[in-house]
Amino acid sequence: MKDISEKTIERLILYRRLLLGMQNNGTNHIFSHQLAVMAGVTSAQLRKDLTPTGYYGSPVHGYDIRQLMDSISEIIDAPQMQNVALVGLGHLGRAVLDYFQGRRPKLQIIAGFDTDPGKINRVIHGCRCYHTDEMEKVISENNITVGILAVPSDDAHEIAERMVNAGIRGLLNYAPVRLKLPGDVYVENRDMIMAVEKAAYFARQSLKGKEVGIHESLS
Amino acid sequence: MKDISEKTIERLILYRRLLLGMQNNGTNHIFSHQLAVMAGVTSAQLRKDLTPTGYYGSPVHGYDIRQLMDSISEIIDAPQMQNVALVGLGHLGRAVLDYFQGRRPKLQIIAGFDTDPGKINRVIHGCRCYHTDEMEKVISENNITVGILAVPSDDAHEIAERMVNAGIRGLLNYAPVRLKLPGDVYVENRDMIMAVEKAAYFARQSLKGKEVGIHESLS
DNA sequence: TTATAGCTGTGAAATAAATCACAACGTGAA
DNA sequence: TTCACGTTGTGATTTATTTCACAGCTATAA
Repeated sequence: MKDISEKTIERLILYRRLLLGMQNNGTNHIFSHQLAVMAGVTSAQLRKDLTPTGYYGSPVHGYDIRQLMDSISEIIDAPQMQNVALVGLGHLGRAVLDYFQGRRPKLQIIAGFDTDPGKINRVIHGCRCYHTDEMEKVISENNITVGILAVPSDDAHEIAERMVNAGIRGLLNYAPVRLKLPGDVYVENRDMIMAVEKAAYFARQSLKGKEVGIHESLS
Repeated sequence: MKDISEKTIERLILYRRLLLGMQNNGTNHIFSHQLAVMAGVTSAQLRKDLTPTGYYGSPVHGYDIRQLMDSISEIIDAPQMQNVALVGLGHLGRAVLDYFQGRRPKLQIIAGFDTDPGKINRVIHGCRCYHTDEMEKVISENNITVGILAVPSDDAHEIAERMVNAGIRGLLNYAPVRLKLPGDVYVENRDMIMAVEKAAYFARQSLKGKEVGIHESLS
């Protein structure tokens, strides 16, 4: 099977969440153009994205929401539970737990790590907290392949390498640092500083567009 | 001037940070291939990205780090200070303040908003906290055009609309919600649930690649 | 039964992004 | 001085992604 692009995967994740919302509203069927509007994409793109699921909609009723969700899940979700480790239990780590934990049935943060003694041995949102010294042991014993890095920049690289050595293959990195890791490890960077800078830049572009608009309307 | 793509802007932001690190190491000059390795891109791409800065490197010494940083800053930074508002002072909002505040001279989070009385009127990392009721007033009086949304999903849409009405033109949205806002407002989504799902998916792909590799080596 | 309407899935075309590859340059060695 | 080297900036090419546009389908109405 040809592999699916990152962008398509992101959108499939989004579609599934939107579908879940519709389902909770009591809706059973939906057309591509409706879901596309919710997702902010064109209906053609949505339909193309759905191709790899193999699910076929009806020209008359559109998509059966439950079936489509299941088909998307077959691609996105692992067959069995996937375990996740979270390193760094400061504000950011806690925020990740708050937002994520319990939201996906097949995906659970089962271990958290920190060096602060006050956090160790507690259980937060069902996530047991350990000292960072135990990281390798806990990750390999629990067959954890997904990691979230929420530590200060200075520690990020060392921790990341240890995570990968222990078996992590997909890493969500919140530290504003470019990790140098083996090529077969997937890294998703969520740089918090860059995000603000980017929003600021495009805020300015938006205002600039307005000025240009004025010039144009005068000409 | 033709406008610069989002991807190029992201990389320019990254280059500048890497250059800052080099400068702090006492380095004065750098070649495109060196910076490219640090950024994880090809040297050709780096040089293309630099085109809109108008800065020319020397075939002999490469780039003067300070000059290149300044040239990038001319694009990325506003001429004057840009003010930022942060709504939601829970764990995530606090994390944003911890990571961001003080990192960029031209960009400052000057106002935070929450409904929790315990947080109001405090000053965190130089950011004064107000009740959300005062949001419109504070945003427009301080000419704030950049916003960060760190509130629970249920509140996200209402707050976002109010921010935009008050003058926000670039919005960094951490809530796992697709905002429906006027087309001239730039929205950067940093969906925390999707990020974990994506890392989990590609962790699995990485392992799958390994299996395929075994088959291949056997054939 | 037959026609109609309004979808879907998907090749073909268009657009965007990354990579290639090479002329031009300036320094240091001979 | 002249040559060779290693780098830059960029047009040309390739690859990836999005959009277009239309054949084919099925429930409904006449």
